[in-house]
Amino acid sequence: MKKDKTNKPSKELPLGFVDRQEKELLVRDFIISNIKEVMIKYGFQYLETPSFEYSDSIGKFLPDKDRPDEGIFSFQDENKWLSLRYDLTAPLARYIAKNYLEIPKPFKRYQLGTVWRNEKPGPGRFREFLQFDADYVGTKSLQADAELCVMISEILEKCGLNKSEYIIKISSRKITEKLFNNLNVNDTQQKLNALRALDKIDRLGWESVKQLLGKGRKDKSGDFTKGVNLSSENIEVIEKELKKKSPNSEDLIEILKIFKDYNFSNYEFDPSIIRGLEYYTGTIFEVNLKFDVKNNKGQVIQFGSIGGGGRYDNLVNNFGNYDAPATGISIGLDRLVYALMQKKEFKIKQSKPVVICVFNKKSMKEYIGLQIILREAGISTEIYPGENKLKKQMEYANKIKSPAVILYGEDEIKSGKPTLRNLSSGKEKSIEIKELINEIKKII
RNA sequence: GCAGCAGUAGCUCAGUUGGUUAGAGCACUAGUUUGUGGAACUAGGGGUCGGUGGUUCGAAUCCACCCUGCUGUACCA
Repeated sequence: MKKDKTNKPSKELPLGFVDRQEKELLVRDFIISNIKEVMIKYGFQYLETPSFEYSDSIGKFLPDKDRPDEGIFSFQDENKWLSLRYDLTAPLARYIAKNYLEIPKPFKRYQLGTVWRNEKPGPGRFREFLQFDADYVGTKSLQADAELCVMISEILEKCGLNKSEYIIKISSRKITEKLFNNLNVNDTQQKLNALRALDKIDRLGWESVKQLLGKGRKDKSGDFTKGVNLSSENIEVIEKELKKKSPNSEDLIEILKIFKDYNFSNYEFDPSIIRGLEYYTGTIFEVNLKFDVKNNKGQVIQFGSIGGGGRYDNLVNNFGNYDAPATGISIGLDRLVYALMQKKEFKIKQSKPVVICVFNKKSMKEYIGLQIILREAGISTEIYPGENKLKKQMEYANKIKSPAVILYGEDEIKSGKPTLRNLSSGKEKSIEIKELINEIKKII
């Protein structure tokens, strides 16, 4: 099969990149078609921006100075740095800033696009993946924030999830902001680290997070993570505040009221959700799946959220003088596909071709004639690509999961009655060409 | 990045205290059936045992470093 390995190109993929096969892509297409349907219903415009942007458009202008250029794929082109986009929000901010005068205000757009991140891949997390974004730009109305949650929930349910299988968690940055002010935690770095620690409550639980807020924590593998060094009194106050079951911040009270008007209840106020982004200014939400996700060895893995978002009122402003408050949501589609494929048996209809077997090249005209008739009737059909013996042709048809095979040899051609073999039952029938379409439709 | 575990055929794995030409199942190829797939039987191809260096008469097996994968953790715009 393979002999000389020297100087052969590598068949391996770069770290964090994967081939995606039909089974997965069909589920993805199914999700995408649901997304588009809902987006049209909600009145969002479809937008596409390029994969590459100037690095400073998506990097340096971010207010998140904590990570300047790390984690993105970049290269230099004629003295300018270009980067592959790492999300769809930064390019949107750039787009708004560039086209501000022409676009309607507020501007509602959705986008589907591949994004790239130069970081360590994890279960269901790759360095190249498809993201879905929907954003409202140019409005401070909390109706927008609320509607995004309702909308994403509608998408998930269209995809086959029921209310017990997912939850939208919602909170506001204003809660933690106020909390830290009251506690006199003003050091930006300390605040940021504290937020990051709090973001892990879901995964690690309160005890571990309290360790992180205090002196630090050792994980299961024995690795030690440095703590934030808050006093135990402050940690108690934080825990008490973030365990509250109902919000006391005005923006959330309003949003919850809107939820009620929408008759939307599959959410949960959870002051412990943080979302890593430094650019969020108000509402934050997260989409979580409530069932176990397993890897290919059957182990339950820490899957985390499949997406989230929130209000970022200052991002567009970074590009110039336009004041464009915004709110948006992002979903990692490949992660959703990964989870969904385990949860539901997706019976996605993809009709495999009926195979017309080749007995003799001289009869090609007859085979093609049949093929045209069937294809015109909308039946996926192919003439066996090659001239192998019938056995090979049958094996091929079986392998590609073809529903049926048509045998149209010399005898059949003479009598004008091809033989139709049903590949799941193994039964054969000799039928008139005009009956062929109906018979095949019965099988498919 | 840090930590733990792992890497033997396309896949899943076995390989005893270092010892001849490294094995199995599935998959693949050919045949039993030159007009019949999914079952069975027969035969066959395919491995520098993740890589490099070292210890040794001898390494898949021991040591070092590196690479890759998994899991946790960190970061995640």
